Amino acid sequence: MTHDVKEIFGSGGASPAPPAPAALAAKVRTLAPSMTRSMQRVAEAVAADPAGCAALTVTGLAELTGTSEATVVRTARLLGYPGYRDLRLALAGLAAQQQSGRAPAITTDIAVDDPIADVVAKLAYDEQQTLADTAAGLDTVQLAAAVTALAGARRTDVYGVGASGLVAQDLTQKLLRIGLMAHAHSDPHLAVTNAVQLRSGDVAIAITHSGTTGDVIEPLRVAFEHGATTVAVTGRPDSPVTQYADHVLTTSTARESELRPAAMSSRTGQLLVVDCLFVGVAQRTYDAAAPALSASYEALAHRHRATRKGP
Amino acid sequence: MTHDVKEIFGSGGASPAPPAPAALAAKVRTLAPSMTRSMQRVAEAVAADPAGCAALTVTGLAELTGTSEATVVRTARLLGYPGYRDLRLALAGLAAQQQSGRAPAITTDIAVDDPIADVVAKLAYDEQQTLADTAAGLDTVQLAAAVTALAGARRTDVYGVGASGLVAQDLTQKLLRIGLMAHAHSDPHLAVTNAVQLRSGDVAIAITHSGTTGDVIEPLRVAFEHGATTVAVTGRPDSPVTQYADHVLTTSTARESELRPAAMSSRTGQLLVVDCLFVGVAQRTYDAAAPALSASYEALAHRHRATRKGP
DNA sequence: GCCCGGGACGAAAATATCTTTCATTTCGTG
DNA sequence: CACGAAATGAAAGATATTTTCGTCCCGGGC
Repeated sequence: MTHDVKEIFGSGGASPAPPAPAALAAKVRTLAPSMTRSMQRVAEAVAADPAGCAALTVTGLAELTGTSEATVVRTARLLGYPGYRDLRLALAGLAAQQQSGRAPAITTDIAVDDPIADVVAKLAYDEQQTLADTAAGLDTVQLAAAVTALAGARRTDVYGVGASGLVAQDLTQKLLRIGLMAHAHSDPHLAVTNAVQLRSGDVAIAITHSGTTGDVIEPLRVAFEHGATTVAVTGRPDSPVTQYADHVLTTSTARESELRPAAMSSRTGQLLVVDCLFVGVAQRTYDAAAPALSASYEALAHRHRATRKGP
Repeated sequence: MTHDVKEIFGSGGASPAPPAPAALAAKVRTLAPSMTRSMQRVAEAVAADPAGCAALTVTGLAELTGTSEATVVRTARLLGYPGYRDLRLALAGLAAQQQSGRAPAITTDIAVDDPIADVVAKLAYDEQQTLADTAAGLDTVQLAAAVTALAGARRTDVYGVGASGLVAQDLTQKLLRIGLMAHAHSDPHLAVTNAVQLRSGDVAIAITHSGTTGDVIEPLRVAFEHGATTVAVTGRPDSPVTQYADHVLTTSTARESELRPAAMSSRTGQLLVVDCLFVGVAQRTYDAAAPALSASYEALAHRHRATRKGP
């Protein structure tokens, strides 16, 4: 299977993704790193005060951010809207949602001297936010396509290193439980070696938050070139890894701080995606999956002691 | 120019009434009687399908209702907005609110025939719930004690098998990053073998949702009996594992269903606890942790490709 | 029955707003 | 230090919105 040259702008097809309603804040955070300085200023202003910005015209927002109309429009496009007009509409929607109780609550970063109770609250809140954002920003078409590919795969390889390696293993464990042939690779050499074996009908999944981890991109590229269906789970939909991905599943990340770097918090969103993949596949292959799930549960029963404490 | 349509009702002032956010439907009903035929058609269309109308331009809405642009604008004015543009913004807000209001319908279990979008929503919701419950139920005194023990530990062993094994590894990875001597064990034999080495001042952490996993209880018991400080992260605060735990950290679990067994969903709460432990320790050992975090980040930099996708 | 005033209504001009184009500037690179 | 590519903004071009103004319709008085 050949793949045509990707267009310079548009980052992998602009139109198929419909604009987001409440996923805007997430989208801003997701795409901000790939934005130019001026665009970031615009995106920032928009994320900081949706209601205020919704009241502004292109010119107004351009002046507020010290940029030009063209830049504002460009930012709107990057965020997935046809133009500023539509971004503005989405902004109004977001403002209304925030108004009606679904407050985004501007939590502060975790500080060194925060009491432990605050740490718990902030972490829980951040992770909830990540889940909500990831869910809102997930492209269900891509997800469905990935599920279909998985459900019919001869075998599935999952690549991930570091924290993402654990996510890869989580996915693998789950898929194995419902009878799929899945394997997680964290050794780059072995991963590439195995990727060569893949062919059409097989699936390769790369998990990397930054989308730039060479150790993960390489096996995915090999799998891609050997005709396997490739999936990328990444926080950066325009990162290198997506070059070799038939389907891109985007995760969202919470604000990062010194005590909680992005590489660590990305896990939450990735796991949600993994769960979605798993449940999706389990649905499609229900007749086979249900008994397999029960069987693996039964097999573990004897490893557990009586429920009650004490002798 | 001297008198506009607006004077029909009291409110003699110019425009003291700010546009309505969600009160739009009510306003339409209130003002409908005082409207002309064409205006009523416009108002009706707007009230019937806010989302649809928000997507239309003046001309579009005029055509849809079989009227003219001027009439549409007049209707917008009558409803209290400066012009159609603002009505449209309010419409978008209303649509967004209605959209989000429909959300709580996801309280049911995941069914085999749920569309993929519902699966995403339900999973995200469940996991958010788990986070909230876990955070609410976490005993901060126990947590603080565990953190203190970790921060001063000579070495730390973490036990977990299956899905919990990944959580154990996650914790280990994090602790290693800030300079602690931590090791995750998923092999029960090796775990026990190593547990024998522990003594007072060391920490052993067992992670098991059911609290009945013998392979994890056993090493914790050995560690406990050798004088190590022991911590249990479990969903069952009265389960056997807590017998040998100095500190018990309780996680909450979402409703389980056939497609989403407890053993799989417990992960979310466990990871929150793990993050809390990590951040807590990082706070206590900040002077050592901060440089260590930066260092591990730098060390990985060369493993990443250039951020931009391009060829 | 016919004429007249007053408001409803829409066509089109006028204006505001958004989008595109293109020349300039900026920045990284060899 | 020059080169080229990307970023940026000014202004032209395209749309959308608002205003203007004339027509049409309705009901009442002569």
